[in-house]
Formats: sequence, C-alpha cells, structure tokens
Amino acid sequence: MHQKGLDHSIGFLLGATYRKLTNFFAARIKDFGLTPEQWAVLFRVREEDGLIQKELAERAGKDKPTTTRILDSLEAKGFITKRASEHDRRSFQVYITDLGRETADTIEPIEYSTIAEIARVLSAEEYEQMTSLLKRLNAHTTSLLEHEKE
Amino acid sequence: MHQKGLDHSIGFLLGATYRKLTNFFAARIKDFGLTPEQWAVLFRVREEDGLIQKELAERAGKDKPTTTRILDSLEAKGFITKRASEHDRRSFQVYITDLGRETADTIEPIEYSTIAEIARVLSAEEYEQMTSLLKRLNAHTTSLLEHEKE
DNA sequence: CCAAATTAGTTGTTACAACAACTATATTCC
DNA sequence: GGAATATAGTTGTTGTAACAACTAATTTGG
Repeated sequence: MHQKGLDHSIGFLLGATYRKLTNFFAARIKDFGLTPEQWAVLFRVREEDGLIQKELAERAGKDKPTTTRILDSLEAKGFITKRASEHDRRSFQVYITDLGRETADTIEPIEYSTIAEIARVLSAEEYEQMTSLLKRLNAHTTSLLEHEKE
Repeated sequence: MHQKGLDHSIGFLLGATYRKLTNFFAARIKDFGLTPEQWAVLFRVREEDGLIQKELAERAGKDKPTTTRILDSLEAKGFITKRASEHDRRSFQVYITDLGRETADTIEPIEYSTIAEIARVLSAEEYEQMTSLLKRLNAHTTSLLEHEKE
C-alpha cells in the first residue's frame, strides 16, 4: 500500500508540478506571443506540414474542441494557415507560415534551456527515469480510460 | 543533453499524464458532486478545521482567486461553511459540514483505490521514486519562480 | 500616532480543458 | 443507391488557473 494523504498522491503532485513548470516556461515565451499549449500545437504543425486537425489533436495530446480553438488563435496571430483538404471536404490541412517557423525556431532552444534549468535537480538517469515512468503511466491510464467507455 | 522533441519534454509529458489521471479520477467521483480540484480543497479543510483561505490555498497548491472560487462552489453545495475570523476582520475561517465530512469519508478510499489502479504499472519502488522526483522538481521550480520575481 | 506599506479576500479577463450537442460530409452495408 | 452510421470540425457551457486590479483591514516605521 502506498503512503496516504494528498501530499503523497501522484495526481496531486503531478498537477502541482505541472502547473509550476508550465508557469515558468510560459513566462519565458510570452513575449513571443505564445502560451505553452499553443507552442505544443505549433511544434506539431512545424514537425509535419499539411496535417489535418484531428491528427494534430492526437499528436499534441489535446481534444478536438481545444485544438480548434488553439488553431484559431495561432491563425489569428499569423503563425499558421488552414486550407480546405482536397480529399475530404470536412477537413482542413494546417500549414505553418514563415512567421510561425521563425517563432518556432526561436522558441525551441528556449524550451530546451528551460528544461535543463528545471531538471538541474535531477541527474541524467533520474530525468530518463522520470520521463519513462511518465510515459508508462500515461499509456496505462489511456488504456484504462478507453476501457471505461464500454 | 536530454533527448529532444516534445515527446521527451517533461512539461509536455507531465501535462498529458496529469490530464489523463485527473479525468480518470473525475469520472469516479463526479456522482458525489465533486471535481478533483474541489476534492483537494475539501481534503485540506477536513484535515484541519478553521483554517483561513490563505492557508488553505497554500496547502491545496492553489492561488487565492482559485481558492475563493472553489470554496464558493463547496459552500454552495453545502460541504463547507465560512465564518468571519474574530482575530482578523479581513479573513474567514473555513469549517467542514457534516455532509462535507461524510462525502470526504466516502471519497478518500476511492482516491486510494484509483491511485492503486493507475499505479499498477509501477512497482512500489517506482511509485516511491516517481513521487520523490516530483517533489524535488516541484520544490526546485517553486524556488526558480520565486527568484524570478526580483 | 498616523501615513505608507502589507495582507486577506474578491472580481474581471483570458486561456485551457472536458463534455455535449450540433452541422456537414463520408462511409458502410443491406 | 439510399438509409443508417461514422467522422471532421465547430460551438456552448462549466470548471480550473493565472494575472491584474481592486476593497477593506492590519501592520510598520518615522
């Protein structure tokens, strides 16, 4: 049995830690006109141009409505454009603009240095362990959630 | 240097994992009229009766406005009551109601079983390692954020 | 002792996230 | 081929979170 109480609950700790990391990173990139969530989506767009929103949503770990709204704000700021897909008139393909690419190129090294700064209290093995445990938890919970819907 | 790309970024993984854990837990407690965030605050109120909002905010890992609004919703649902402090007329002391205590007593074991279910992919040592790494990251980022404000 | 600074709490605004309901197009399968 | 079903995306609503601006009360320091 695990230790009890909120202070030892993974959920509570995960939330508190995530919020702090995010705030720290947000402060570092806000002058470029992006939030961490918008950055995650822009990163995916730059990674592969021409994806449709559904695919972007999956890769960015967001649901469809959230992705719609984040893409709207990225488009309003001129970082991406949407074009109606020729194959499927329900969907849009998303492309990064020159401004979007420049901005992403600027932010990427900031992300890495921010991670390095935050992870300075962890050894390289600990960082590795942390991300691998997170991936495992993530995958397991995803399958629990999918199982739920039956 | 750490592995690059969003899929290996602690921030991204932390956020995605936190959201999934939270959704899973939220589904388990929603019939009791509480969200995970409201549960975290109610837990703290039950832990120590008569705290003022500022103290609750710290213990629940939330800021003041968020705490105000969560307490409002807990009060509207009859889980807590607020009384003006006698010592300091700016502040309110928060008390759990009978209904609040019953509900908290019901939810606590659900929290533990949910954690157990989610953490089934981790060994006891891995769970321990995970929470201790999270606490360390959390503390370090907190100090970075405080340092920021100068 | 009183003006200045601090503190407790609230309110307004913006952004994410989850869910549900909806439109429009595509696919399935009888 | 056409009705039933599924899929892509949008919109509305609720809850959480961060920040800033605010009120009211308290503390500090000349």
